[in-house]
Amino acid sequence: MAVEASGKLNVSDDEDGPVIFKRSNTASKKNQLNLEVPPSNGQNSGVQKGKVVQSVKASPTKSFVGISKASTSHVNTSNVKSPLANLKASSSGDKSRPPLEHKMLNAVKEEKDCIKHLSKDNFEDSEDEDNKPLSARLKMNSNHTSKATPVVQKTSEDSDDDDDLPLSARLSRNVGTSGSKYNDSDQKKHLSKVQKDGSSASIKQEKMSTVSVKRPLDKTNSLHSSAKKPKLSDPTSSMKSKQVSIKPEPKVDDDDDHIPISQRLAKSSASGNKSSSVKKVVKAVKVNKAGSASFKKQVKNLKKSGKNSEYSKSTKLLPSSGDGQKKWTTLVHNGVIFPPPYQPHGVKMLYKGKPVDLTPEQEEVATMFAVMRDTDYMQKDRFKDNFWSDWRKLLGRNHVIQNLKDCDFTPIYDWYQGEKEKKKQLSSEEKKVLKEEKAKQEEKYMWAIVDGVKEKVGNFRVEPPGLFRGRGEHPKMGKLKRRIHPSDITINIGKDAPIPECPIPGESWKEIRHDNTVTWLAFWNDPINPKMFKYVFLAASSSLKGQSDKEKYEKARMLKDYIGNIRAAYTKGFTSKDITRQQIAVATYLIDKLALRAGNEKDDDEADTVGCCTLKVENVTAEPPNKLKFNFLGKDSIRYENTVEVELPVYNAILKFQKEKGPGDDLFDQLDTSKLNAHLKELMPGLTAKVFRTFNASITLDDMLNKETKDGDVAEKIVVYQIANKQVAIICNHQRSVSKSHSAQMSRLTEKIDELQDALKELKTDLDRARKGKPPLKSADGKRKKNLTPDALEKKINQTNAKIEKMQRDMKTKEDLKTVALGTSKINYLDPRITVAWCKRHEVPIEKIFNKSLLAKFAWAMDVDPDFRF
DNA sequence: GCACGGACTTGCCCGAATGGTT
DNA sequence: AACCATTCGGGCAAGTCCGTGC
Repeated sequence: MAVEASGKLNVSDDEDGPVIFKRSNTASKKNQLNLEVPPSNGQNSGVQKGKVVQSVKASPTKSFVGISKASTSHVNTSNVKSPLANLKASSSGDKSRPPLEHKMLNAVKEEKDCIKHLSKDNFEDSEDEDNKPLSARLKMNSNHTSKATPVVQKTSEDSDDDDDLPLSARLSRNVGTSGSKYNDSDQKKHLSKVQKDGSSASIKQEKMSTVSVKRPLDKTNSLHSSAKKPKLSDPTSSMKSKQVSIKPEPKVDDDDDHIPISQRLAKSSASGNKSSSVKKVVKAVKVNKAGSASFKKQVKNLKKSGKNSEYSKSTKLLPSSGDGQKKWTTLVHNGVIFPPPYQPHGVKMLYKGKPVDLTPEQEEVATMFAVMRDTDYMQKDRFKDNFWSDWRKLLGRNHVIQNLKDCDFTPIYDWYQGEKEKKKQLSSEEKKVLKEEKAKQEEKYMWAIVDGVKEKVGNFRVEPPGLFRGRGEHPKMGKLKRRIHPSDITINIGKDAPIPECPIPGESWKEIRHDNTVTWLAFWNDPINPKMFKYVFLAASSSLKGQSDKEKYEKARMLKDYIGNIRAAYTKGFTSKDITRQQIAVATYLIDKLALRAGNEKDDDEADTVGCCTLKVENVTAEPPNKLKFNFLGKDSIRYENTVEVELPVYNAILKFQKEKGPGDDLFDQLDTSKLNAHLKELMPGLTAKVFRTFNASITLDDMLNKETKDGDVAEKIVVYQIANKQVAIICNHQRSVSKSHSAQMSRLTEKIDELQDALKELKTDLDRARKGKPPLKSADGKRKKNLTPDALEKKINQTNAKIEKMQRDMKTKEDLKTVALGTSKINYLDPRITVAWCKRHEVPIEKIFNKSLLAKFAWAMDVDPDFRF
């Protein structure tokens, strides 16, 4: 954590005032984020423009419990940075606050573009609507909403807002309404199927885990959401208000750029802007309840501040907005650290039973192979073949070793195991020393100074050589990933910054660049696939990353305003006579409904996996009357297996796309991701396929949290969160392999339950006897038991029962989650503001949900208004 | 409009650290 | 304190999507 503060921080909460951060030495550790004191970066002497401020990503860790009333008091997390930095000056000793590059999400601009687009589009009705772009028909549909609900009528309960919900969420809302085909139990059934199938032992090997329902099926008509009026004409909709707020001037947001967050929050909500997010974060503004006069003064001051001011902002452009916009102004860092050179061990492997002499280079590669003995890769011929072919190049044609089959790496393997064991046996003192030594060596590489702010670097360690471990059936698995040298590495750094010293004497960097349109600090070509690059980026906790994260979620939120129309549009496309259009419609439907990935084309030298656009005929099986069974390997060769009920037109369209094709042919032969995304961009500015995943994940969380959270204790609320989290993970097909010890753990639990049940029986017998005034029987081990009263025995029985029930619940949860990975969605798909706001509303300490690194990563979200909804 | 280079996000796994239990 | 399960966080592979140039 990039916090340089020797004291602990305390979040203090004035009665109804702002939350401010105070230093407190007595603050109990419990509610404090453990703020580390990073060793000062001795490299700062070359700081450009002189100012260095610690980027404090750590969120205030005071739980929201104490500040949840703070619907009016917003903790500006970014504020946190500066006060902290101010508490103790950073290494430069300068307490001033640097400009933080807070580009604004130019959603507004984009929306403006979109409006332009929509209005210039041709919306006239024609005989054949299929000839119109979906975007055009979209508008039309929304103006004739009844047309867009061909399948099932919406019930009166369906509110306009339904469009904002994921299909799955809307399902439950429809439960019990007439015409609802699927009910809650269906949903549960689907979910439980996941669990059941997931228990198959082959999961790990085959990645065959079955995720039955990514998004529980809902009534088909919910897709249409036809009742929803186009937001464009809805005066109360946020979109409308956003549009209204769009001014022709390019600097739409300037007015409140410098307004403290709390003020702007109030402002934005007053203006009907749904977004409580802050476009620009002003650091170190102590939010106080000062009157508007002083507030205005503050704003004025901020506005006055020029380019060099600590409040000045850098570019506001979105990364996606094209022509090389600036990501930073000054950038200082120390380059990358290399793995240590190879230390030959001299242990001789055997060839045809005889020891073989190897050069250090040959031995190094042999060792890489030897130590992989216990992995699944050793069962794969491709791995061994690739290894052999690369190793043989090192050995040379005339080497005594002529084939891999006769190689015995056991001596090296044993040596390695011994080394591992030695390391394990080190005393904790010794381990600590080693760790500190390593940290000391790495310290200088851990930080970069971006526009005067000290930020953590993500992956400053150059990847060591090794054997390539591709996932799934990767054609290149086992190939030698050669060592990377300074001459492979391009460094990106500020023009005025000192060029990092090359850490390997006598060698030098490949190239030095000063490109401030990109965020990488260094890159090298991937030795396995030289067309690809390996980048060194800033850590997730950095402002740069935080900013784009926020933009991602803002874009997904924007989709909420468009989703109704988009669904109406693709529904129309299902029956289009234009095959491309029809395929686009069906693909968009699948991406929306099932949260599928886009599915880019892949090279032959990659594992054979697919996404939506690259689905093969064989990946989808039609099951009459209207079910589709999906079965394919997706990203990371994780199997996606799901049978879903779809709208009949979709079902028929799929049948049509499959007609006269072989199993390996493309289902969507007219489609690729660029066409699909180009189309999506017509519907909403910046819209791409992956936005649907973010949208669906976040809206599901938001909806489930808000529906399911009941009054109760914190533990119960956390369970609600975990259930929602799990639901999202299932939707996104985030899987994990079953832990090796899973079955052992389960049987241990079963054993314990059995023991408890035996004890229960005994207690019941004793109770019977006690009621009859008889003493208890001797226990199984022959010991005499205390003579308890019936009341005491009853109490014990109840306790035991409760214990058994809890253990059974735990077991079930464990089994349920054994193949579900919750982390991925938390890190990548769930808008943290949903979580933070929910925590504030329900007095759940945020630390119960976000760990230290998530708190740092989501620092930008911590000040969200408790009323925030996705 | 397409191929390709390039930049960035997403995703699973595994070893280390942490935390709970006996 | 030893043991075991869980969580954390790094590692790096594998995606998405953009821009460019032909």
